[in-house]
Amino acid sequence: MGRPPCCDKVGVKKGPWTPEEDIILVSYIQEHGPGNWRAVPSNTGLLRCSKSCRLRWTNYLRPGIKRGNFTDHEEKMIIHLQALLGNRWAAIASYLPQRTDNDIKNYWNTHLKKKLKLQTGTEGHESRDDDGLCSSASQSISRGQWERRLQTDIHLAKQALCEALSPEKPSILPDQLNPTSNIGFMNFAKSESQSSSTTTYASSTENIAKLLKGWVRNSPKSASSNSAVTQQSFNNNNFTDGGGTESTSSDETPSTKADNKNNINCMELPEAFESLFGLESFDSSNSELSQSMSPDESCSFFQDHHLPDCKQEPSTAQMSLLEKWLFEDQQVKDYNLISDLKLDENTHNIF
DNA sequence: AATGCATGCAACCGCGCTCGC
DNA sequence: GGCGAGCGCGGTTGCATGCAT
Repeated sequence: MGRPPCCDKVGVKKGPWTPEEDIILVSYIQEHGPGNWRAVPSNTGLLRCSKSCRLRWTNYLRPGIKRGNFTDHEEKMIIHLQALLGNRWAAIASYLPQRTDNDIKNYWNTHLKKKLKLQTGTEGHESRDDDGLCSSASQSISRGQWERRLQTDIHLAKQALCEALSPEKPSILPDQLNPTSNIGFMNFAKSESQSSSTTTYASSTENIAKLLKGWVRNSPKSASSNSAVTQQSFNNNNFTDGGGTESTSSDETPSTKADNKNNINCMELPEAFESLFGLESFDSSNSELSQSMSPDESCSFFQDHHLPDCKQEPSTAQMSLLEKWLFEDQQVKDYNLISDLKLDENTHNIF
């Protein structure tokens, strides 16, 4: 026989994660690093399957995730990367290291699909949505037209990337695209929350951070005692917040989904991961994270996020890909579609 | 104010690939 | 080489929330 049996399906808990479960999982990963997911439920006592633990970590708990609204540039990148790569969300996410594939997928399905539908009508992009890049047999547009559109898309994507990477553009936060910079998704969430819709993602993560902070400060016993306690502190802190008067973001209002879901308290921000991950601040860069991890850990950490080459310094790898893509464009002009596709194949090798 | 509908997100499910025995 | 478990990914679903009536 091969490996020991997977986690039992019997008695496996499903549904939303509780703050207590999050704490247990994060604490465990802090200690052991991500990976070996099969051992996580048994070692932590979590009544979750390994898959669920991995998903929770990669999509929600891991540091460096930027939550909240997608910027225009991210949006453009997603649109054009989707045009290039199809529904390979993990591959697309590798260009947006602060976003999870699930996040991007959700955003695509909920926002961009509709947006593109409105902009382009029901054909074109839409058929690509469902079938990916190459299965366009049923498309009404000719291949030539399609290629021309793709060229335009690529050009626009590169333009967007150029703008995004340009340091002179004050409107673009450097850490929105530069994985080497401070992640600062808390700050991002704050700034983003000023725009129209709320950022329940950010809210959730922030609050988990807060909860974790409380967890670290208090004994695990007290923190995990019961949900009534967390609810109590949640309420208390919301009152002290003055009903969201100066709460750092609009998403800290008690009405947000995640808050309700997780009953997470609103203790002050965010050194939770600081203590958990040994970081100076949770806004610290990925490199700091790497420092706090062993090389293997950080490698697996970034491997976990589908970066093309974990042997490289991950952020460097990311930037070099983008830069390469951009810089080549300056030499190879727009007509050179094939080289772009080749570059994509070479650099990603994801399929 | 109450109800129903639409939306968005977190999580689950199933499949395919990889790896260990 | 075959078998089975682990892992990763994409698709889908369930549910909470927001909005319109």
